[in-house]
Amino acid sequence: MANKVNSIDPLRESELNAALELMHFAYRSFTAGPDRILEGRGLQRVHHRILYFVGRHPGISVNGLLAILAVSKQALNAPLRQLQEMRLVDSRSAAGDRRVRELRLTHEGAQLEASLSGLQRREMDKVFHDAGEPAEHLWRDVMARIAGDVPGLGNLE
Amino acid sequence: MANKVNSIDPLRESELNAALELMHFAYRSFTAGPDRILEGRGLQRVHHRILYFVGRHPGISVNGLLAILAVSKQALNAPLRQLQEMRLVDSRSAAGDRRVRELRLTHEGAQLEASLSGLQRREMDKVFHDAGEPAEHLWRDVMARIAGDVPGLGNLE
DNA sequence: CTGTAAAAGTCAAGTGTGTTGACCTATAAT
DNA sequence: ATTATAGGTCAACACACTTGACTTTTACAG
Repeated sequence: MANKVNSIDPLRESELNAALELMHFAYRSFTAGPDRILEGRGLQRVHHRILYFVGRHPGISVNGLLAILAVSKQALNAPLRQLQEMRLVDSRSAAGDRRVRELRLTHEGAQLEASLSGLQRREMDKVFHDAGEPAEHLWRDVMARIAGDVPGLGNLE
Repeated sequence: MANKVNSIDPLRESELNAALELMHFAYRSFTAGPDRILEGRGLQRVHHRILYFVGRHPGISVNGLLAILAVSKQALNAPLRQLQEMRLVDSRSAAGDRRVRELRLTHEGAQLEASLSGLQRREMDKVFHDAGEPAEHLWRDVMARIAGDVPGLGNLE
């Protein structure tokens, strides 16, 4: 009487389990490259996330960044300050409202960001090239469905 | 003279950036469900990973689990002990070599594992159903290429 | 002008998840 | 008997987070 609702085809379950594992291992492999570069600079994963989103949204406010990253203000504070001290991120008051800081990558920050995300872009480019154009398109579709509605993610297609 | 090697088509770069973000947000959304269930039991992400891999590989040794999870023995120790104390994981000496422990889920452990991974399987099942059969197949292909060679991942197709 | 609210920054304490190093027991293999 | 392997545990530490409390600066509405 235990299994009544969960009567899923065991073959289908194996296929879905493979999908769960792919999610886990692909993500792990995906972040391994940048992590090695960051380590050499004494930086961590947070710093890459900050650099990436500031790079993609120049002039973003601290609150805007907070919303995308979905972390607390205090969690962002220390690493963001560190990036500013290292002259990788620039912060200045907005013209219209001087309470909000507009965040931008410095030239050096943009270079580091390019080397971090560049690794990932080249890897994805190679994978998509090897897998073929339909694979790229459908992969994106599936991933967008998994991600669901995310604030800060440009709702593609 | 700075940009010489990295002369990538900016349009292509945007597409690849979208892929990087999808990786980030899809993974986040993917783990959010189980995390809520775990929280109710006072457990965390590690515990799900352990339950999952022990469930998929009944009788696995501690070293085998260590290799799949790619963490230190000490990092595994505490949460694994906790799962044993909660009677979710069973550990007994192997017949052939009494040094190695064979890990298995208890009935209750299997139930919890099913509720955690079941959430993810149902989500993936729905996404694949909505995206279509070719999407599922090609998604798997792309993810396997990203993951690369992983010890413990059944080299599918 | 004044009170309230919003944006940002900071300190403190606590938690979870990982690391290395050191050390122990039990068992197996030579 | 010695050495290697599988496992378990303690201590110290690092990092990424959390919540709570508080401050400063600026904007805005009465």
